[in-house]
Amino acid sequence: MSLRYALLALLRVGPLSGYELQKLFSESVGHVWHAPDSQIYPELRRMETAGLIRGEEQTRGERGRRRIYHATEDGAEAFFEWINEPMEYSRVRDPAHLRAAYLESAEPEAAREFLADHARQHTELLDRWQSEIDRILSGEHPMLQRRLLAIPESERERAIAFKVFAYEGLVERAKAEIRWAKRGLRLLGDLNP
Amino acid sequence: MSLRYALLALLRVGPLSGYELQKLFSESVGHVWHAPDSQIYPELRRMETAGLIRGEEQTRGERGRRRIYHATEDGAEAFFEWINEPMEYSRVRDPAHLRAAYLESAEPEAAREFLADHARQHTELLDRWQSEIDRILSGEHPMLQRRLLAIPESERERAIAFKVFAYEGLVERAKAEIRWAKRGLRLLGDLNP
DNA sequence: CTAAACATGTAAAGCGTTACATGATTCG
DNA sequence: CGAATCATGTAACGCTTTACATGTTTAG
Repeated sequence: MSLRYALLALLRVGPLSGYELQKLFSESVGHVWHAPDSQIYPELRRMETAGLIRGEEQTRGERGRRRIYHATEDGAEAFFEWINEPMEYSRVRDPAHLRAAYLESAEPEAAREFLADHARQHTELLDRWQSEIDRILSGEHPMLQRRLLAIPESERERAIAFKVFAYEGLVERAKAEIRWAKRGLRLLGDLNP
Repeated sequence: MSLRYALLALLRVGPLSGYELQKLFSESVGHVWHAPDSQIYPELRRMETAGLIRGEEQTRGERGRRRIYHATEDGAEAFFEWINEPMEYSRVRDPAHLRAAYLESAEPEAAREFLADHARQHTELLDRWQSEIDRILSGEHPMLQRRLLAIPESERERAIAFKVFAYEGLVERAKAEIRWAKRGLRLLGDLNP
């Protein structure tokens, strides 16, 4: 259900075609909630059926067509309901730490690979999120820029502060994962001399 | 697919009935990978069909029955393949941080609730994981005790060190989430005087 | 003219969630 | 004899992944 609200979050700022939405998605909310286009297009159709958005068919050239979506009143309302309602936390289900719990049974080389890979993965994520923060602070973030134009100037600083705060949480978590994986590599070295 | 290997991890230590498995599951691997019994029983059947485990029907009293499962050679092999193979990391999909990214649009009271709840959730997880570490170190952990009896003494210290290490990663992550949520609460206070 | 970008989907399979469903045995 | 524990599932629904599928337009 989160995809729906992630899409509404973009659409509330202004109308977009499915394609534009999908592009903007992957370089904004997509850093927090991945979705491939094969999931976005059908979801847009379902949202339209549900009355949250409305799409208008446009022609492009001779035979080309595209659908421009905008959020309806119901859609805006649904977004605010979602953002204000208490979160439902799902149960723990963590593949990496499940593996880690049985690392003693792995071959040392495989264990080393696992931990090095874990550090690598989270370093990549860290870089992505860190550069999002940089783009937000430098005013280069395309989606945020559009959003800021839609709200009164007095609220802009607040909006920026919250965005940065959200990404900082991810950055801190990634750092914790990297520290942990590196400590694991040292542990491995100590236990397999 | 992880559930399958979590179950094999328990079964490789010795035979267990579905019920025993489910109980031990919830107080060991279940801290890292949640699964309800309605998922465990059918999965055991599928694993049996796949030849990874074998079940023997027992009677209990007059009409009672239960099925005792043990891992087959194929099952043990599948477990080792899994633990030694490179992890596939799934794409980011983080409901809490998605919400956080749009917290500026929430009512201040709802934002405060969200962050307080986030801290609460992760404090609960932290306590669970921390007490798992305590149980591992004090030798009270039932599943680990069984496992330790199945391996040579020389490897026991190593097995304990890895188990603790796995849970420490979760503990550190939970601490990072709590710090973040609390910083968010301070931020909220500053922005909504 | 050809590659890149624009544009939009369908289908099948797997995994997980939630709710429902039922009964036996043992302990106090 | 009643409650707790033992014991095992089914059914329906929804989300995600992956693979497949197809065509148009524009810029160089």
